[in-house]
Amino acid sequence: MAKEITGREENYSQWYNDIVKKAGLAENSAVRGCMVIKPYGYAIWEKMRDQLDKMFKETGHVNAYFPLFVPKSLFEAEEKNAEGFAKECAVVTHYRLKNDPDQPGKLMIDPEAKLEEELVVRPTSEAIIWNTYRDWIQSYRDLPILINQWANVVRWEMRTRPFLRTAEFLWQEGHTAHASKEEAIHEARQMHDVYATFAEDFMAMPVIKGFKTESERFAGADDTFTIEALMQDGKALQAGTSHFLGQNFAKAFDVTFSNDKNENEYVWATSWGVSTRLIGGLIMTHSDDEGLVLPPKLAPIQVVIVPIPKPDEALIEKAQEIADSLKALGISVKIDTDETKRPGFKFAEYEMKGVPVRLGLGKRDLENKTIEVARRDTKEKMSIEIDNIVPYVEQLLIDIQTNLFNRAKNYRDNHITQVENFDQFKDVIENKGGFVLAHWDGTPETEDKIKEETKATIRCIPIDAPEEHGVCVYSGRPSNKKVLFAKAY
RNA sequence: CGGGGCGUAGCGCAGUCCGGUUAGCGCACCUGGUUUGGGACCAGGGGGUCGCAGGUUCGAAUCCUGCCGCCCCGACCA
Repeated sequence: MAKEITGREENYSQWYNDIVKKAGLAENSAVRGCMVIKPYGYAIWEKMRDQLDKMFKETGHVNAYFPLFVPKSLFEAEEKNAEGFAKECAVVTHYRLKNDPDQPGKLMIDPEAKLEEELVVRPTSEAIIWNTYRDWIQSYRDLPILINQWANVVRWEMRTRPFLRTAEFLWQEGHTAHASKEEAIHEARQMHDVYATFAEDFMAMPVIKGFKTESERFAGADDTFTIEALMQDGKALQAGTSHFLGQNFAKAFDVTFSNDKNENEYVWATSWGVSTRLIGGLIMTHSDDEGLVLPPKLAPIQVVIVPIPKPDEALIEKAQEIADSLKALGISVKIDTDETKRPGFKFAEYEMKGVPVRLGLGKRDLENKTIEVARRDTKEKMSIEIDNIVPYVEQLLIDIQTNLFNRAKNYRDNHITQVENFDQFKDVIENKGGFVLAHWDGTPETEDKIKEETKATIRCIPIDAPEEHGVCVYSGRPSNKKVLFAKAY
């Protein structure tokens, strides 16, 4: 029994915090709103990062690194972008401290060391990057530029939650430059697809692909593509966005190129990002009241072998043999050789940490030539012939990955509700939760009103939303497609 | 920034209203022993400027004043 995790029914928010803490993913730090990502949590991020990085490279991108600081004058160049982020910027104003003459042992900001120009700690890097691209781009032959960076950014949010919203977070941001609008849109959509594939195939987290409405769009974008996932409490999570930036940044930073007719044109841009927020999504998609549940493809430890009742030479030897065979197939295995903890404790511990497969190997097993297999997703246990264990586990990991996706997708699909009027709308948002598909008249005013009255926002206009004539659930005005609403993180 | 709550051992808390021996409990930790197929048990032990600074008092974790920090709920947001 997981005696330390708050149940989801009892307090979902507390459940989430308990998992983050008890599974050893992260903890609060001395800095308001900033978390310490612990080794196990960071290992998950590394798995995500490695896979995404591979996918970016397969689509022709390269990595680079730009500065953490953005001079205020550059930051404010693209007005909408600046305005959108202004309220949450950390700003560096001085570059030196000195001893405080009034308080021995204390430091104070040295007023002599005020910066000529304040530096904004990047909340996103379009400004510094496009200021750089101006110097890199002269001709259409310099295009496209397909760069990604792995970085930290800072957004001084008022309320923070581990992984879901922290003042500093880790992410990747792709920033591409193109000679044509079509090519830039194609790029933005391609990365949108990459994110969806990553979410579904690796995180086993089903997502809905769509466009953001104007009011939900990235500040400075002409179009924002999003992937939206559904969490177990019925709230939506924006899991990744890809933006078509038009020529907004090229105009703000005067980035032009000569086309093949020797005419000067502004460069077309995209940017796209996913962050450590994905870990929050991963937790809330699969985990249960016993702890974290990880999809095998992202689990730092895929298989743990627990010697029962405690490690001895014969058990370790057999465990090592199995581990070696599994490792040869690219499966990550840990043998728990800790002699100070009993098996029951270890079982609970690995369940808490979401290890997909646990093998219990005891003396009785050695005699019977069997081994106990426990899968984390269903909590089933079975006894398997030890000679067949390697192919069995190999297949089981695939099955668990599939099962997690199907389970999440079932839940998600059962929580997409089509409604025809506002009473239904409110009822579903209030009582059932999840996504609501409803007609919308296309105006920001209606969007605002609905948000005010229900807390639900338009998560996206689904990319595959069929044309169907109807009337807006709120205003009664005509609409030609249904859009996706939900309360969101 | 509004509304609530809280700072006492690494963690979680009691004690504070109504001041008074040596500040206590659970978990964790250390030592020894017995255990061991789902979070073992017994015995012993170590660990505290009671958030900080003043004040009242013979005496302050407890009362007063000021400050600092954190958490939760809202507005803002990936």
